[in-house]
Amino acid sequence: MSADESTQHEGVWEPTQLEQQRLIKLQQLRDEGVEPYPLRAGRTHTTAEALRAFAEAEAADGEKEDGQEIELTVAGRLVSIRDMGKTVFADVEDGDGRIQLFLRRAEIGDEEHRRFRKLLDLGDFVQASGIVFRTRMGEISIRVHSWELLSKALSPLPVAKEQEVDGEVVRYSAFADVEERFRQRYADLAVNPEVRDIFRTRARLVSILRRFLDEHGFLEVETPVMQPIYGGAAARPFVTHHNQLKQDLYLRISFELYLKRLLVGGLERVYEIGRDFRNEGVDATHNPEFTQLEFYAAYWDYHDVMAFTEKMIAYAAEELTGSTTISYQGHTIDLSAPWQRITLRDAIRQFVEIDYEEYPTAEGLAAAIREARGNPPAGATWGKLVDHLLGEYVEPLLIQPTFITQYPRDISPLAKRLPDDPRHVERFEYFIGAMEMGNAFTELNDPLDQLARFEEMQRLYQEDDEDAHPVDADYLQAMRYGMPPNGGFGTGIDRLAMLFTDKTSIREVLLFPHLRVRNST
RNA sequence: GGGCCAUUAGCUCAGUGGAAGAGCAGGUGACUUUUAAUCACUUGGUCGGGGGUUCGAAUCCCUCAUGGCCCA
Repeated sequence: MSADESTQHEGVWEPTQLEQQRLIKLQQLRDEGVEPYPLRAGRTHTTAEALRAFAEAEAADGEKEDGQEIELTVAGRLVSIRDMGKTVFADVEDGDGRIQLFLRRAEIGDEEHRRFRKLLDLGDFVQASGIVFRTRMGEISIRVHSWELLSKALSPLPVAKEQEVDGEVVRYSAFADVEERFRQRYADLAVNPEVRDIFRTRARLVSILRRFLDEHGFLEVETPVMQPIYGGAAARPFVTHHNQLKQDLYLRISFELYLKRLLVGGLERVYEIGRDFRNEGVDATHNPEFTQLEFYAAYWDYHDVMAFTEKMIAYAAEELTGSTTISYQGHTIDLSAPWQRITLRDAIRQFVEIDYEEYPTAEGLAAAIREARGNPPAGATWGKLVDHLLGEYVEPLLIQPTFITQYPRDISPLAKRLPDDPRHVERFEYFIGAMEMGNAFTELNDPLDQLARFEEMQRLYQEDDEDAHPVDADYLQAMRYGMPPNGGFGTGIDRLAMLFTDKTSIREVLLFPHLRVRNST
């Protein structure tokens, strides 16, 4: 490497001592005519297929010593090398699992034997051809007669050593630094197999939900991520700008207003699975971008949505785990329908011993909270105080799946009022494992009432720009054409993924969670 | 936004005012089927950055950065 080339790496890569050693090996491989990054591989079997093929052949051959020989080629990452001298044992891992390679000097030749021992490192991708057999220790392995380097790893992976003891995998020095795991998720995935399983589970969850909705007559749609007016939730948006149109655009905070426009257009059941963006704090259950599932069904009310929700989540559990009973943070949670239903007012009366109906003003309710429990958030509206009581004192107790129903109108501008109680709307949120999982209403379809609510919200949040709801005139136009009565639903895919993978941090179920940019000073 | 805690070798960590360490990984060698292989020798450090106290700081103080947990 010339001096000029090395200066080009400045700030990008300054090889550590370990990396320099690997660079030397790389050069040596090239000097010996070995291409460290060949164009093509020649895998015939995954490791799992190799093990299965051998087990089947063994069963077919019975006790015969000279059964049929299975010749194959596997490929994967070198994750363990045990060098015994004339014999080398090495484990290769691929997407399916791992298998042991057995390399003897007498069988692969002096040169290849030396090359394997001296020029390969943990983390390199290799392929190996040979015959499957069982070692003296009883492990199904490949008696290698030839091997090839597929990709030289220049940086050492943060190695996690492991050992199987009585069927349990015991890990040693696993790559555990939370920040580094997320900053270098590729390394995390490479060395921590259970992390790969989290994302397989997440992908299956999404696929199962999609199938469930498809099978119930829902049409999957895609609506704008960049919106001229944001809405459908109380949250601050991210703002971007279209240069040519000289127009500010908002990244959506929900899909709601677009999906309901589709009901006006005659699409009776629609759903969308996609990314929402909220310009708010980052913590264990909040990431600035997160995945949401929303659906809307014409002629349903929130009772229909509740029945559908408990059926859908129980189905997802059954399909994912084979059971509607799951374990989350030490709790056994039964997701089978029907779930408990309790009104918000009753829940707060029961768990906080405050009947918020007795305190119709923000000042009065705040005083009652102060007397019963402690400090409520300063300057909160009445609706926000009710929300505070729910989040603070009720939510932590809702381990088993629970529908909390009938929310104050103040904090629900898109839901229909209860027929006999204009202060409350037909809305529910559902909770599992002490997490708020989703939100649903009998959707407001009266365009004049909707306009009044928008204006009411603007008055309520006049002094609080952060949660201001802009009036969406086009949405109101859509409603004026006539919107069928409908029930709508939104749920956080990330939180469902947390539930089904037994994680308490949203970052564990996001491949690349939001992290602060690291300051390199 | 506040409180507490953390940041030491590639990884996991010990070291709490007096000579920077261990295991694994890496290097050299030994070893005829091992499996955290083993054995011998060995390389590797801006102790997160900056400032201060002190004869002397990884250690005490201030500050900044990043992260974790809790609270708002």
